[in-house]
Amino acid sequence: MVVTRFAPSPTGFLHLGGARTALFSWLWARHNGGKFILRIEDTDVQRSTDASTDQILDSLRWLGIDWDEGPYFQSQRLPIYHDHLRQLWEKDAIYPAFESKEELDAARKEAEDAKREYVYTGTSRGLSHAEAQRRLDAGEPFAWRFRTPTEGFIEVPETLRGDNDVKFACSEIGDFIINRIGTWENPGMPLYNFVCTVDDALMGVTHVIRGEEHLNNTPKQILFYRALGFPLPTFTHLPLVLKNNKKMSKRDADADARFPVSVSGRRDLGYFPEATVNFVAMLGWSFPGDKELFTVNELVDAFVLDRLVKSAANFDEDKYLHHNGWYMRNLPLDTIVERALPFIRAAGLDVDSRPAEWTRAAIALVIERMRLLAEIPAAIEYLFNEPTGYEPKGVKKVFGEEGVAALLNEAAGLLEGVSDWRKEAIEEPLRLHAEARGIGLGKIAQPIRLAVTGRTASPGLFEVLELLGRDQTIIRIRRAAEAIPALLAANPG
RNA sequence: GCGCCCGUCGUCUAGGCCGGUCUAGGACACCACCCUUUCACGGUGGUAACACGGGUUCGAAUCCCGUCGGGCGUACCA
Repeated sequence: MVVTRFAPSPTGFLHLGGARTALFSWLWARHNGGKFILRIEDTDVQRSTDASTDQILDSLRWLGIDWDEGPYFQSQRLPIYHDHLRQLWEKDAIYPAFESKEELDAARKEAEDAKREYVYTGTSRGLSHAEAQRRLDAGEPFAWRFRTPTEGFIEVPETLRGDNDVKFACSEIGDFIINRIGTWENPGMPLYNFVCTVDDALMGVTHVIRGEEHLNNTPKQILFYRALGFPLPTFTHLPLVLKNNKKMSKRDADADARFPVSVSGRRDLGYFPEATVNFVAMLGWSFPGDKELFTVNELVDAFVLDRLVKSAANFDEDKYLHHNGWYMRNLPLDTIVERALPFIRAAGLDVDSRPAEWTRAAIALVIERMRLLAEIPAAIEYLFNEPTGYEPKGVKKVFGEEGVAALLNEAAGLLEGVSDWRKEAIEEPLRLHAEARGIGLGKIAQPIRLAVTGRTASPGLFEVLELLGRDQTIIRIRRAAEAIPALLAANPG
């Protein structure tokens, strides 16, 4: 059975790159009818928070990514790790290093200054097992290190890069550290490479799918797999998600309010989970042919690891927006209405005093012009409130036409005579009037549009008027006609 | 610096393993036109790419080498 996992560290929100990693792991499990595990990598107690865990879980649920097991918390699995560490010590695969942090920092700095790569060269490796154990028993602080072979290479079998193309020299890996400093009685918290390996192995993970930034960690993990006698999973390293050619990182925070890097930030702007999943899946994965719009179920069907791309992908905001706009137009209207309501209320529009059918029609009217839910309130605002002003460029261009005020009053008079207030019945007299005067419909429609909405652009005018109601329509038209001389005086030429 | 990864239109990508069918296809963005009461949607068309240099070959985007460029890593973070 295929078993995958997503293993975030709870040190912030779930960002879009992480969401993609989670999605691909989840898709692979679902595609194969396998199991998807959620594991929280909270061994760094300094940085981990419960709030972060909650937010990550929330974001995953919002995206529709569910898990079959977990969430497991590594901070609760310490005995397991220490047990395996003791096994490794008995086999002498690891050894305790007694150097202090200060000594190590100095050694690293020295290597840096000499422009060499830092590799641990402490003397603890040479201690006899018995001698080391004596110091352990005496309570000396130490950290475990891996007894890495001094020569040879570690090959990293990799889905996208081949079985033996990626390899690391042991001499450059060195005797890396396994856990934070501690004592025999009070062992220090183990570090990422170790807990990750132990958990993946113990949880039966068959496919490790993670970001490419972990490629360098993999040889160390392979060393653990071997020492512990665990079979190797299949490793797949996803190309990075870039933003402006830099790795998209949660450490960048949501710097630009329009383009949050967090999943929750996108949700709050009115991006859809459907669009997010679809768009993010196209970053580094493709389907043969030209298909780019996928439902989650289609993704589950189509997703295979060998269609993954090797090169990093830049996050294109325009395309994301476009996808979102597509879902805006193609998701069921009731879904959109339901999701739009909170945004409309938050904008202070009194939507709840309106009939549900009216609201539905109002939203339907603007939907194909919208790309984000957050854009909706501004797009329907004039249906609730009279315009507080008129677009300056419209005042100049539309209200500036000869005889517009008179035309508006004529239109108002015509509309007063419309008994059946439906868009067809509204359109007819206006269209006839335009013909009679020998002018295009636009010559009448544009001034009315500006008078009624305050803007030069809106959905179909007659639909807008229908929703607005006859009284409001006529009041606004007459009011505008009256205001035109003053408006033009204030905005000459 | 060192290690690792990557390199097709501005961006996401197809094609590359199995060289000719690629005068390099699609999508987003952009431009023009059509539709039209405005905006948008939709439709049609257009601009635009195989990083560079060698090699192998009758023939290379596709295979090999080098160069250059970009990214990631280089923690008692994950």
